[in-house]
Amino acid sequence: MEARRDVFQAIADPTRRAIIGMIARQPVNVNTIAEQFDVSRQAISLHLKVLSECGLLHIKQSGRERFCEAKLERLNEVHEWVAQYHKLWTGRMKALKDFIEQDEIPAPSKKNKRTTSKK
Amino acid sequence: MEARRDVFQAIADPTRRAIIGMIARQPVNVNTIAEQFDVSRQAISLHLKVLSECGLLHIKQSGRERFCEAKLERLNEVHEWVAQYHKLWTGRMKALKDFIEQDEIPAPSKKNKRTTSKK
DNA sequence: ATGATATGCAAGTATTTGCTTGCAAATTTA
DNA sequence: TAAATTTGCAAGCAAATACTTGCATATCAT
Repeated sequence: MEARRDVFQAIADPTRRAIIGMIARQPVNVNTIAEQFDVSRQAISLHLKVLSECGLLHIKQSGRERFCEAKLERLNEVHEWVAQYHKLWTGRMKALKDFIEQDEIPAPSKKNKRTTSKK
Repeated sequence: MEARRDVFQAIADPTRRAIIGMIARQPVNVNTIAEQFDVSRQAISLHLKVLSECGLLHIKQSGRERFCEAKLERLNEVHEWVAQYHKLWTGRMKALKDFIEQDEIPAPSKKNKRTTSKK
């Protein structure tokens, strides 16, 4: 039973990320997508289902074909999650973080490390 | 056998994302992390192992304790992957994308749809 | 109509996950 | 030194994944 089905889970699979890359700019039909990979058409179909279920893609039926259109806005959840940390590992925030973790005053005086350093 | 072990895979699990949130600003030892969750300490230990194996966290031994320190820079891979699409779903790029997909000239003249529109 | 094309659904399988419980090892503390 | 604390490792398990192959169903082109 498909339990979790969120965007993070969806993009965890490299094949699914590749699929998103394929349809990011314009809709592509199922078979065309499947032809790009070594796995069976069915396998791709399942990946499309996962992407579809978490809203990352939309399917537009056109006759007997189905065009998969990317819904990139859904990546916003990931974007925001990463962005909150991005501030921490870049720029001033990173300097502050390093300063705190270093647990040492970076003053131009002599070193004053704590005695916690093990062997 | 642990096959894939990349950052995308690592952050796919909500518990692991929560762990990252806990240690993002300062290192925390294993038991303290485990106490925050309903699962067993072992389960958390496994999550920490996954995070560690993909470089998202670093363990600093301190006596019998182990402090987990987040290595947020590793999220850069995710950040960049999402960023490339971020441009597409926001701002001018999005307008361009929509324009292309719409397959129609948005001129103030009369509609001029192609004949491809299926029923 | 017929055959070819584009897909979905179902069943079956091998792997991978996420957890648990039990036990061992290293480190502190009393 | 003995008891308590902090973890890791190993074995076992159920559920979720990622794939396959086979078959059924629309649609399109002849």
